[in-house]
Amino acid sequence: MKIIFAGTPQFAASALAALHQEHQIVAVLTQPDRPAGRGMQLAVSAVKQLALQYKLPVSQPSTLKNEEVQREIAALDADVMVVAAYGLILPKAVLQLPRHGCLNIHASLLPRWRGAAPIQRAIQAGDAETGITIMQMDEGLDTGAMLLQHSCPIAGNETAQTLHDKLAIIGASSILEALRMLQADRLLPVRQDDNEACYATKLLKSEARIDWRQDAQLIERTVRAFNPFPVCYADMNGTTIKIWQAALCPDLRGDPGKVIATDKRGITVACGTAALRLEELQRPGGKAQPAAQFMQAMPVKAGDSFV
RNA sequence: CGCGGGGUGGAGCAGCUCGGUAGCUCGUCGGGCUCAUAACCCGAAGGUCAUAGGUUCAAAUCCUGUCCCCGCAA
Repeated sequence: MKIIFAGTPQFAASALAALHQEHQIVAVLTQPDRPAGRGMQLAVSAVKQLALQYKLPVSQPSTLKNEEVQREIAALDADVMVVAAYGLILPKAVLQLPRHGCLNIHASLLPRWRGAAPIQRAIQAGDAETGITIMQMDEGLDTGAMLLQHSCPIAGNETAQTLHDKLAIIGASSILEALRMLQADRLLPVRQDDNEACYATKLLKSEARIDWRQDAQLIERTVRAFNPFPVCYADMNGTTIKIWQAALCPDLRGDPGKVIATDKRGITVACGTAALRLEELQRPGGKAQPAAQFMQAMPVKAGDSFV
């Protein structure tokens, strides 16, 4: 089929790679290059990099709302548009352009976790499983009819990175499966039950600061949900320390933020309920490292406090 | 040219301000001690101080270029 692909980060690039094997990609839409990162270098999206590698035509409009862009898309005469973590709103006029409309690859089991950060929010909430939903896009935020779902268990040590990688693979195979069914006219749209819906709001930097008064289990899940971005952190002696990995110590307690004990396995810190053993940490200018090595560079002892 | 920190035995760091013998913790290897240990004691190996120049009697240390890593901000 003739496909227009729209997406931006790595998650979308995985899907593009799969689609490229079986279908004709007539255009790739991705967000404009923006200054980002250290030195504010112009950054090229993961999707654009892959599209260039495949020598596919790339278009980077800053909006899809003007008619000129819409005419260009119409001229492609595509059968379907596949959207994955694109980051731009598709107006109704665009949703209707391709023969079969626009399909979205969403990283959750809709209607649960509509929105921007479904992978991270599922981990943070302690969900036992999540998955991929292929849906027919409509004007709402991830509200369209569901066409296909595949679930994926969330492991106890799952991070946003590991879950992202798993879902990217499932998402890629799912969209291929959905397109095959579309061609065979075997897709059955299922309406979402709005009463079951919840929203995965964007991750805020301010959420990454650890609130030691919270339940240790919630903090531990947040540490995993925010790894590798934006990464949970706390301050000690005026130094900001990132927490990359922590383990729950259900039987310990103390004043929230206070270090209960230190040993080679980690730094044990009291939380609102129970305690957390910090196992992988990073200080400014340094790399993330196991607690034992971290403490050689920055001595931490029982009685010290995190803020 | 967004701001800033850093590259020193296998790992993590100190030393640099004020040039002059390469230091600490851990690991490794050998030996000792112990019922036992992520324990302790004794000893040993292991470093072109990122890289290329410059200044100097003398550079890890001061100056300049290059490469690489990281924090903030976006």
